[in-house]
Amino acid sequence: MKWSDLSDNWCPVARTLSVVGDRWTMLILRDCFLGMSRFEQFIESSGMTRHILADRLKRLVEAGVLERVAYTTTPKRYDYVLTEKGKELAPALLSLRDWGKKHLPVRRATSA
Amino acid sequence: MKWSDLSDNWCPVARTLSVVGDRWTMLILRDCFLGMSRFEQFIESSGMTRHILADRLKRLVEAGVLERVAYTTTPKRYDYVLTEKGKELAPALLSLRDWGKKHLPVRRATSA
DNA sequence: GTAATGAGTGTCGTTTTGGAACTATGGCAA
DNA sequence: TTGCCATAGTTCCAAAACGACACTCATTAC
Repeated sequence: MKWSDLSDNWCPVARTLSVVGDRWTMLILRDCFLGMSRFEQFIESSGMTRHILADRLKRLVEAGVLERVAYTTTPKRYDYVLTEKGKELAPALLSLRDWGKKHLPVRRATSA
Repeated sequence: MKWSDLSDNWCPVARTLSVVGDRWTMLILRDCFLGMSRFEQFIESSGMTRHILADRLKRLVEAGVLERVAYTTTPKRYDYVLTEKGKELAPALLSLRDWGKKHLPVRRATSA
C-alpha cells in the first residue's frame, strides 16, 4: 500500500494522514505555526535534509495546506505560508503537543 | 536525522511524533479506538504489511501506548490494548478526523 | 573577480518498505 | 493420524525512501 492510496480511504483519519501522516510534514507545520516560512529556516529548525524538505513542501502546497508566495521575483524566492485549511490543523498539533508535554517529559540530553 | 532522535527534542510535538509520527502507527491507533486489538484485524483493516505491523506494535508497546495482553497461553496469542496513556491520544485522532472530514471529502475513485 | 546567501538538485550508499512465502503452535475434521 | 485452517509472527528479496554532502543558479556584498 502506498502513501497516496490512503487519500481515498473511507476513514477521514486515513485521508488526513495521506496529507500530514509523516514525521517531517508535521514538523514543518509546527514551524509554520511558530512563524517560520523559509526553506532555510525549516532546515535549521527541524534538522531534516534539504531533499526531504523540498519534497514535503511540494506535497503540502499541492494539498492546499501551504501556499508558496514569492517574496522576490528576481532570484525567485518563496515564503511558505499556511492557508486557512492549513491553519485548521492547529487543534491536531496542539493535541500532539499536550500529549507530549504530559507523557514524554524531556530526558536529559546526554550527548550535548 | 533518525526517527528516534526526536525523542529528546525540546519540542513536545517532536517528541510525540517520535512515538506516533508515522502513517501506519496512527492507523493502528485509530483501529484500537475502533475496538480492534488483534494482529490480523489490524492487517485487514489498515492494509499494511505484517512486517510493518509487527514493528509498529512493538514500538507502541515499548512506548507504553499499547499493552500486550495474552488471551491464550497455549499458542501464545496477544491482544493489543490501549493504555491510559494511549487513550489520551484520542483528542489528536479526533482532530485529525475532523480535519479530514472537513477538508478531504471522499473523491469518487475515478479509476474504478 | 570572489565570496556569500537562498532555494533548491544530483549523486550515492544505507535504511526502510512492500510483497510474498515460510515458521510455529494448536484446533478440528475426515 | 494425516491434512487443513487460523493466528501471529519472521525471513527473504527487490524497490523505494532516506541521509549526507556536494553542486547549481541567480543575485547581492565586498
